[in-house]
Amino acid sequence: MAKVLTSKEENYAQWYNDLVLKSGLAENSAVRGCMVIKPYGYAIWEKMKDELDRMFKETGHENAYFPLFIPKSFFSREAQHVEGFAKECAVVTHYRLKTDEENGGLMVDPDAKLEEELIVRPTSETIIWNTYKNWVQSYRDLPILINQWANVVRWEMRTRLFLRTTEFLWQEGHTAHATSKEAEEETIQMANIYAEFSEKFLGIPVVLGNKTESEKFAGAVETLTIEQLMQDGKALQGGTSHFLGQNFAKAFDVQFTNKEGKLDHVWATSWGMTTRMIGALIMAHSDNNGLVLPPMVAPIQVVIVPIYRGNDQFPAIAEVANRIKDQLKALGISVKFDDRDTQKPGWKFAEYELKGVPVRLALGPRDIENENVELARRDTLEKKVLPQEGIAEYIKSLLDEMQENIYKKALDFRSENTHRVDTWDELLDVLENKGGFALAHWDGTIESENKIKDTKATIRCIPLDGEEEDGRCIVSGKPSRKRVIIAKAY
RNA sequence: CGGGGUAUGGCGCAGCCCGGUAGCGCGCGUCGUUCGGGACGACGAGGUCGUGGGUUCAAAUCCCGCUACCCCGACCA
Repeated sequence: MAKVLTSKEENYAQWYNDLVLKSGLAENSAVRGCMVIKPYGYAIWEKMKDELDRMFKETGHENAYFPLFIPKSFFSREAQHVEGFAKECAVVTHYRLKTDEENGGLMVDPDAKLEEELIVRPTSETIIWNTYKNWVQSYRDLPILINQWANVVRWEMRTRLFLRTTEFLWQEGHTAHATSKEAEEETIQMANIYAEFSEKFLGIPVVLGNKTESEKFAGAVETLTIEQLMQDGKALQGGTSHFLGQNFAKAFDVQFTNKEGKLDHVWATSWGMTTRMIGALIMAHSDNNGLVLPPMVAPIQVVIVPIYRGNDQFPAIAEVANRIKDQLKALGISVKFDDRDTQKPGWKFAEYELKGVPVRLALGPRDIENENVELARRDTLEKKVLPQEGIAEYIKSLLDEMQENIYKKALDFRSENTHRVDTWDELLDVLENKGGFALAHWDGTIESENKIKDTKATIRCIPLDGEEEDGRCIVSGKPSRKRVIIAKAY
């Protein structure tokens, strides 16, 4: 097969980039750091979006939409928050252009300067809490359980398709509660939803845990994260859920009268997941032939490729293909019959492998004669010839099996690449030679954490389900009760 | 913002040192043969060589300026 991708072994970053471009997910645009998400990439996003949206609604959330622009003054209300985002904001200063009489073309009209600059949202806590202020008077107005699907802009120094773009798509949930306990439960519930979504839907195992003080969201009391391991041994933060305490309620003066008739500030959470998950999907499962998509996220689950010479062979093949297609559709499976005569079968095989279509059926004169069909599965690249009879039911259970197999493979990979380390030298050995997650004891101090950061790796999280044990911090030697995950990250 | 690099048909590149007819692969179009793992042949279309200036009889090539993009660091979902 002609080589269109750089291999993972040769250059992982290049492989990733080639794959995104060649499989038609996205490409760079004329705007620095901003990508064009192409139809195939967007179809994957829509699948993710539909599933998450369903999960949110099932847990009582509603969608709403807040403005793209946020007045600059809103940002300075919460001290931690402004510090976290100030360095990466796009700012609107004018509202009009005019013809440039001297140099031709257009210029910003200096007379159209805004009284107060508008920030293109990097996240919406501020505008939302400014709005919630008007919505909440009594405990009877709570909780507010809202999610928004939106684009946000963060002016990052360096960008990479899906993994870090200046503009990206995401959902952000913002909830308001009467009690701390309720808000904390919401924080955990949403983190669990992300974990379940990642594992069951995307087939990517996660470690759910707390961020350290220095890594948590700007303005949060506590940040929960799901950490995923990519095939090159680097970690990726897959989604975060924040307990915001009363920080934003205080900053935006959101108070309510509780059951006891006393005035109190509202308790808050926020949580988000982004188009970055498409990058995670690629880096968790794909191979040197292209994408490997878990069936649940695949826009096309089955493709049927006809093989024939001369137009007289085609009608009989098309008839069988359409019959199988209808049977699959009846079982809720998305299927495409690629009857284009402009591309050859070999070309199509390679193309659908590149696009990660889970199951490929080939139908040729031989199969028509024997009432068979050739089936190839993307995850293992196995091919076999099967009877046409009952093929749809076979594929339905095969798709389930593949979903499970892809997850299992990623889980095994993570197990093989998770190392318990008890000394500083062991940590360095993992970071420099092995990659993956290092499980190590840490004393909980910022000093030790900074020492770890000098290695370019960071504490990814303090796992929620980590077992209690006696240990000593690998930096300071002080006692510790729990291991944390240390890894280099995207 | 510090360090390095690149800019030539749609894409990837060569040509530049040593100035003199702009070339290759892929892709694209037409026709024919093909079609069970990215087919082959013939013919054809497509580039004011990033941009502004300078040197020269002559500049993709030499000199000066500018711009954009890419890679490596600091920042980050």
